[in-house]
Amino acid sequence: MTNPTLKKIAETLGISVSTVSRALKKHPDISAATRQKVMDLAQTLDYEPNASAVQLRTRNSKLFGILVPSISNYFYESFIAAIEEAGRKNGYSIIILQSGNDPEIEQENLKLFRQNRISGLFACITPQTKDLAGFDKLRELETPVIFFDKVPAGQAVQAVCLADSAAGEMAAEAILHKKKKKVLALFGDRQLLITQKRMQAFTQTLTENNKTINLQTAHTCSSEEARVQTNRFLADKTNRPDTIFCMSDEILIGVMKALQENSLKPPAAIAVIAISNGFIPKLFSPEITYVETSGKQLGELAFARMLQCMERALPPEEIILGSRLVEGGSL
Amino acid sequence: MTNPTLKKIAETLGISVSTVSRALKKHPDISAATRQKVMDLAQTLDYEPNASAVQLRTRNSKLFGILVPSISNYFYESFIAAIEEAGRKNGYSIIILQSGNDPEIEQENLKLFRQNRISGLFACITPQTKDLAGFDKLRELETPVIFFDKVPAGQAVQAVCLADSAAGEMAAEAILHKKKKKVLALFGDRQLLITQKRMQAFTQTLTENNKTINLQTAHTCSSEEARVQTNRFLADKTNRPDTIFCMSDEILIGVMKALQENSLKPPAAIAVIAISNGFIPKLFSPEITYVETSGKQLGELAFARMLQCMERALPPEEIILGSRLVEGGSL
DNA sequence: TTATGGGCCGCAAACGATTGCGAAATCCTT
DNA sequence: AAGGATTTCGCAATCGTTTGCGGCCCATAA
Repeated sequence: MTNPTLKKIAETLGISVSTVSRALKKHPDISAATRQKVMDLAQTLDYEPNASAVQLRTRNSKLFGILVPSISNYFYESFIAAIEEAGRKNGYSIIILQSGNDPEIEQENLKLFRQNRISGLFACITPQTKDLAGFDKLRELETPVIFFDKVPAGQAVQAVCLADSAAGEMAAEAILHKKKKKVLALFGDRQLLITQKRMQAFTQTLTENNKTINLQTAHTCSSEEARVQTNRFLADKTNRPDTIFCMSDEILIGVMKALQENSLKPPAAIAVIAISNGFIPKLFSPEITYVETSGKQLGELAFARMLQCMERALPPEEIILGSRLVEGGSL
Repeated sequence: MTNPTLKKIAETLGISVSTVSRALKKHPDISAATRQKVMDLAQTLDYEPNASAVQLRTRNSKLFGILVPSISNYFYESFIAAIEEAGRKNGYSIIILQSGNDPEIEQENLKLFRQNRISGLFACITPQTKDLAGFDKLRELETPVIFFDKVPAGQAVQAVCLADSAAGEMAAEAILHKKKKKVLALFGDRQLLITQKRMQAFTQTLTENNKTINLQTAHTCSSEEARVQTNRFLADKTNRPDTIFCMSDEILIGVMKALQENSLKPPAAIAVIAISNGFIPKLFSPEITYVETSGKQLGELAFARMLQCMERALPPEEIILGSRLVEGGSL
């Protein structure tokens, strides 16, 4: 069996293809009687237009591309889920490709996107991405590119990202508000812009406003490392922290494991606060207090921006998504 | 700017479109000189074939569809990631649509898949999906449909799923081995085949081999429900369980929250065992003992099966992915 | 010289849908 | 009744690519 086509409908009804096409989209030229006949037959044949033929003719693929390092990540997932949902409501389908943080695969993927003539791209670049030529090529073809999360530094592009500085600041303020004294702050890879921003804002806010605070910091690149570091700091009886700040979910995971190993339950035994998108913090009881960085919201923001860009060319702009404090009870 | 086409290349080179087409795919009819000229120009113009035109002509979209309830789920993520990776290596792109467990949206999505003339579909149905007509329609059009994870019960379809019975059995055996006496077993939606299988195997293995075991069961459809139920059972001082079995990650999350609320730490205070893909169990200390169900492996299996189905029609078969016990220390 | 046969390339149809334009049929107007 | 307006529909081109078939040219063989 093969898919029904306009021609098939036209032939069995003894009318022309163009009439069928117009009838199906309720063109006023077509009489109600003919339209009804056509729509009935289309219904019983389960006719679905061939998207390729439509795209070829209309030059509109109704397809969005999403490029992420990896799908297996709660943050990207929720971003993708938001785009998919908004897209579906607007008649768009989503093609997702993952780069695995490999610039070469990234290039391959960009080619695939171009082959599919996507109407727009949401892209999160790899840390090694220096050359934006592949992206520029898309933009030349009037395909809007919205960068998100990890965006090229110092380039005139459309971008939506999280309020890294504001989030760090907000977490520090929450700690100050609770009058904590000994703070252990754990950060990720110091190479990443996101780390630098969060750390700078956090430490500055914390120490500037209160000279009596004792702040210790460490960098960890994995959950396991965070666990080990936490254990190390907890073992120091003389200067044991009363609060731990986690820059990311990854770190939070390690910290929580260490706390469980030491049978320390927040908030009584020790306070915990993180920057997170909210999934991990809600796995514990009490739930961990966190400054929200919502993949879902970022997705919605990116999608709205995309629609705007498709209407008319917009000047390059980096939009920052504000964050908020979600009180969980661990602080 | 618009994308370069075969015609554009042909015109600037003063040759015909067909020659260009053949040159680009190294057809032996074309001389080396011409081929080189064409490929050079294609290179500098950054020519990428229009996938729609190709698919229209060849009737092969090189597109796979994935239908899942939600992308935001560690299990589906890893499944999707596996498919995407294997797909890319074979020249396929992936369209992902989520049903949100809503049969209506599921139908909508199937239409979108048909419009895009996908070459194959990986589908995880909603619990309420009774009518497979939408899927059958695809199969009539010679589009293989591989069901995974949640598959329609008692239908002659291609399916890959987790060793549900074996996993349930394995968990029960682990519990028996530890000589536990009072077991609380929490299962998901009883409509689902996956629930039925796991429950059947689990309860049978547990009670058949040991008459002295006290087994209580409950069905919960969300983490929150699992948390509430667990609290209820824990409150019963006279018949308090010494072991909790969680059929899924979703349930495990709720259970762990309840245990934390009651300050019960495994394995001393209470034992816990789950069926999981491994992410959630590793968040706790001690790590939760679980019977592994790997989304990645299932994805690889499904993909291999898809390739087979595309070569030649295969008789309906349900392929089962084996599982193994991962000792975490909570049992 | 005349077949024969490659080598190399172009013509044209086809895939399925959209759409400007024109034409036939019907209706209204005066 | 005749001209014009309206309704309703079909023709044909087009999007970009693929591919069967046939044609031209030159070389080799008889």
